[in-house]
Amino acid sequence: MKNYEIAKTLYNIALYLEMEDEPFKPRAYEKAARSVEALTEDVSDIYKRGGTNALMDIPGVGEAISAKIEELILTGKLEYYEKLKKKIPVDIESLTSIEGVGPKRVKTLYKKLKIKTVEDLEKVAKAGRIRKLEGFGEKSEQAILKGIEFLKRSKGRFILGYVLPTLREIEERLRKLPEVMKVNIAGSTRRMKETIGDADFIVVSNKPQKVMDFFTSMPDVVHVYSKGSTKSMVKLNNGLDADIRVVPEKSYGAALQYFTGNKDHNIALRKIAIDKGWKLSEYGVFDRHDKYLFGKDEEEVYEKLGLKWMPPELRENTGEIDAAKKNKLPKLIEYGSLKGDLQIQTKWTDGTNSIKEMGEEAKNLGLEYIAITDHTKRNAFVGGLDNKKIRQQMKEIEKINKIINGVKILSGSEVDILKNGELDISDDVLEDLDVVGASIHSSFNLPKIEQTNRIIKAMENENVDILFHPTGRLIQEREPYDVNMEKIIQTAKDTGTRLEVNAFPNRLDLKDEHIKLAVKAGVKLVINSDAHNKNHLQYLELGIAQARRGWAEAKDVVNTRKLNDFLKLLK
DNA sequence: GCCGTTTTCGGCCCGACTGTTTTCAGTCG
Repeated sequence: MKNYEIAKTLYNIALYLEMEDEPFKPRAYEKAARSVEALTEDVSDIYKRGGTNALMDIPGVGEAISAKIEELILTGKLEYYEKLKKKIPVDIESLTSIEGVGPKRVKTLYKKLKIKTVEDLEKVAKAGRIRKLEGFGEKSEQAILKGIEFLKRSKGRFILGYVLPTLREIEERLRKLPEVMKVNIAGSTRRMKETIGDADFIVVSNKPQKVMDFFTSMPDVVHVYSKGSTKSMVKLNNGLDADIRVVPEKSYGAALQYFTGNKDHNIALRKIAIDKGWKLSEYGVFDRHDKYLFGKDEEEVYEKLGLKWMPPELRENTGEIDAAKKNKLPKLIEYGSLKGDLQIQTKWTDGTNSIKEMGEEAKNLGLEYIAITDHTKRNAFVGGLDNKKIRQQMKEIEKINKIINGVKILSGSEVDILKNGELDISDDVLEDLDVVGASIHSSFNLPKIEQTNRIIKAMENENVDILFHPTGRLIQEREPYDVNMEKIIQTAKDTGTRLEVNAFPNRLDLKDEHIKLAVKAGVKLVINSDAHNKNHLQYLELGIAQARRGWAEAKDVVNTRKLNDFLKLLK
């Protein structure tokens, strides 16, 4: 049993307990689920190594939950969970993923209207039967329908950061096959788009059939749609569809180019080929007599067409072809070039690791500095820090800096922007912090002008260094706040406030197109992981990817600077 | 059901917002 399956079960138990109005327990199960989800080691390996005692070392897992995990690992089932499900047999996970629908409403909907699935709910809502329920009304009914629509729209696409590790693992497995000479992930994965629809692997091999056999019989494959001599399509156990193509070596570059896309970029490229009297396909570039000209290397394909090769992140047909023609492509910020991470949560609020643990992990990853930015008091839900606690934490950080080498820990805060644009921490405290990020956690639905002015007011506070997750969007979960981004960017320019590129897989906020606007305006960016766990620090890569998709260069991103240069910048 | 810089038992889970209601339940962060 995989970690995410165990975590899912624990999350669902929390939802069921919430339904029953159980106090405290839901939080406990949620916390355990989060910990399990964040582990890099397989829970079943931990169990094999040290039994339930070892399981109890997982934060938030005690006697009762460790026994439940044990049962899950040993039997693949959990009696306790089955009993809960029997009582209210609904697709609780899908139903509660509809915005505005929580466990209590799921219970009411089941009891009154026998609703078990999202489909049931949609039917009943469309028939106008929700509004008649006690506690619901016309607006709730509309909100539910809107929520279902949103859910459907995002269906079928996967958040890149969550599936990338699996895809890379498959790529590595293919690379290790003796029959495989070359392999690359193509498609939107290669372009590092925030969500992907499916995965494409491009392979060069002299024994394609063997590669097909291997690919279609991998343990992660749950369904084989088709299996041919050079092309196969499967469904993976994470729900993602994956295709593989074996191409001749002389077509590898052209195939990689073709399958990387995007579509519009490819069309533009083919037009260029046609203008030269050629034809571009996934097999190469051909002359008017269908004679193969070239196509072995991707770089060659671009250059023979009169274009500089460009990183896949740029290939969206949004000006990159013109820039490549004129040799004016941006020198994109490089992967691995960040020296610091300026948004990190710890055990002091909703993170799961200590300040020191986060520091050590950052050092392992080659970072020179991090800022600890726990939540502030308005976010009481996560135990947000008040003025006094922040001062305490500053002292603690000072102490840790004395015993930790090779990485500098800065004191910071993710200070909450109140509804009126004021901050929930006093200026004299903010002044003493190294790094202050401000962000919104409430009143997401203010009218555009009000929301924009609220954020602008916070940015105008001279202690605020960074605007954290500027639009508040959660990919596939929540729309961004209604803000005037041009005004926010202008204010960033005027006040010298940096805009964050939050690298968390389902945030990526700012997103690529806004990054492009900000870069153009000369606004400085910061790429942060928003880590709530030491394993999250690796998400920085996704933030860099998003910045690259927004044409950002190293000079646009302040945390590419070495510690001393960065500190000077803050003063 | 978990956990211990204040504790091995008793805290933890507060506050805003929305939509439904005339005082509150459900959801969300």
